Amino acid sequence: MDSATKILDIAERKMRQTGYNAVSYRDIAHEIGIKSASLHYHFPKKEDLGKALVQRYSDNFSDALSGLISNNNSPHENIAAFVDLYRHELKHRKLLCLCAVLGAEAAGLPECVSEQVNEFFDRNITWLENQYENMGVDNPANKAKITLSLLSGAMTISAVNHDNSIFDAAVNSILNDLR
Amino acid sequence: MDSATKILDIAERKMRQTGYNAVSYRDIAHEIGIKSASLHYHFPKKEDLGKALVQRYSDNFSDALSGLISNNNSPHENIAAFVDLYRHELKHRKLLCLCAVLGAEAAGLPECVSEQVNEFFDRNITWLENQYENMGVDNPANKAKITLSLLSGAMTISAVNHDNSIFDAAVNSILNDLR
DNA sequence: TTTAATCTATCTAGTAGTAGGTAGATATCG
DNA sequence: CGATATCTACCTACTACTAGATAGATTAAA
Repeated sequence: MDSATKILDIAERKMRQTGYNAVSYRDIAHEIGIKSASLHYHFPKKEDLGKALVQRYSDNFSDALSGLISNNNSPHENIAAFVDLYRHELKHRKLLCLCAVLGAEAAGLPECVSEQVNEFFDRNITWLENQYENMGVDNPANKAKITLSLLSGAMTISAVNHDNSIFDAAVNSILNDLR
Repeated sequence: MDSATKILDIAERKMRQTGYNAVSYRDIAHEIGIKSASLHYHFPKKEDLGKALVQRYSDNFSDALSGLISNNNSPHENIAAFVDLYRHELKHRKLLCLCAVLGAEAAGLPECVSEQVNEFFDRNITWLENQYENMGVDNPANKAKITLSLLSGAMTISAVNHDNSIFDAAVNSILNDLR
């Protein structure tokens, strides 16, 4: 695997655990086994790394969402699969959504990073809105905002409190509401 | 106002904007007009400050919740007032919930701080659970977890995206659900 | 094909600045 | 006097970031 990818992988995992400011070039470099100066060859400034990180995360997520749609399943199934994307990361990797973490620090982030976080949420809301619209619920935009907020908030609180029941309650609420 | 209170006030505002790691003793001291070394007289280690901060925040919140109950209003009105506590801070002070922010960084926080964050959420859930129980909804514990998650998540996303409609959607969902 | 030039990715060694934290002197006040 | 609160002055460790060297791979020209 090339270094840029390794750097992004490690930075992503760390930032999803502790946030933007708690992650240093030194820590990342040490984990790879190179010097921190070498990281600057790939990402000159930390905000370059941050931006690339959120961009990759956001694009991967968009691809996954496009993939879901292309299966020609029902909106109901699509939303269930959407929820599963978040659930899998939390349960099997114990990782929060990168943008949920960075979002909490937003006012202290370089602008080029917080912009990307903003866009991530926009994309998610738009995708959800389409699903709800296809289901014929009224005010699909509202519904989309609520679903994403609930998922994101539950993930965070569930992690701090080491209590899966909080996330499960959120997931069940979203899924039950579809019927 | 005594220095300890000034320190806590400034630290709280800053951490609610940018998180734990982005806030430094130096910045706080500079804003007060004293030297950073003097902060260590009041809070020897940063984790002492962090712990005291969350403790005070949590206690103030608990007091507010007890105050709500003592008005002998309906559970419906109590929950509406609960939501208003969050709404007021976001709309008028543009500040997130301290614990929503710190919760996102939890894995990188000193343990004595994350423990306090955990307790804050527990207290909130317990209080909400009591209200829902008094309303006679079934599975009030579940309902409490969902309400808090939704509020917390919506607050965060709404702030990053500079879009009040996200928070409003969450609030309306919580309030409409009470009827 | 050999030679020269360029590119890639790393290194060593360093910068200035900031982090949290400490020791001990000093001022203020009941 | 004694307690409280602040100061000066400092420390060590770490921060992001830079300059310049180097080894190896790739490309282009003679």
